[in-house]
Amino acid sequence: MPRLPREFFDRPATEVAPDLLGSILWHASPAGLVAARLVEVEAYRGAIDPASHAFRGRTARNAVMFGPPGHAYVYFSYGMHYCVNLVCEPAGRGEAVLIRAGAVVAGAELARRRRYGLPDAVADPADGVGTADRSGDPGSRRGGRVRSRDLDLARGPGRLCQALGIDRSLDGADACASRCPLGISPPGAADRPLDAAAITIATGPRVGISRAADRPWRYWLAGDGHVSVYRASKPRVAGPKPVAGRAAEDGTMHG
DNA sequence: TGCTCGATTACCT
DNA sequence: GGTAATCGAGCAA
Repeated sequence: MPRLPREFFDRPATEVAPDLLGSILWHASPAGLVAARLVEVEAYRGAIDPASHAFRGRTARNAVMFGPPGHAYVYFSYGMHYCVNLVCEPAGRGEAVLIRAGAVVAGAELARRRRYGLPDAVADPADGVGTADRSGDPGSRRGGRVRSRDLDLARGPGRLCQALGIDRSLDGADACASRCPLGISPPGAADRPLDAAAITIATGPRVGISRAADRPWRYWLAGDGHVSVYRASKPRVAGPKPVAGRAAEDGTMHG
């Protein structure tokens, strides 16, 4: 698989982000390969972006963000999820693009096992492989919506990392290095060729942040069902609730 | 040393 | 449409 060159990432995150849409992020783990075509990303711009993890300077957690471009910055969120970024700009800038959602284009079965723990994930390899998968009901929880569950495989940053098997052990992985198990390839490398003229890139405010929420640094493929749902930052409810004057609650938009 | 809250998700009403 | 789950980074004291 060809990889995007390091120079691709040696630009402002706001330039890299839209160009990443349609490219293929993949992880070749011992368990197998899972690849996703990126449909939604967000740019975070380091020292000039209050919403960025790098805004307050370099720490042990975000050190990778201040390293060379093309490396993966993986962080642990809400005590249970991982999110993956790709570092942009030359070392020292702290810019990165958060990968928010993708469409699984290879290794879907492994991705399903990671996300939903299908029966064949725990079945003894000794007995027939495949039968459990075939007979198992992937959508049993709510009455069998298999199609929507496949749409959910990598919809959202935490889900995408789970589907691809990305965790902190990949923090700092060099996606541009030929032997790295984590890689990113240009559009059409694994999927069908992408007609650049046929895609429409939409932009809007980033999801779930409270600071710099006005900057339209979220990019997604318009109309793609694999894009996550927009949610504004949860307003802080501290003590007595405000008596009057509700803040504007615009920003309701859906991908 | 303790506390708050988050670049989230799944499940409930 | 609301909220529990869950933990560590960052900040206050």
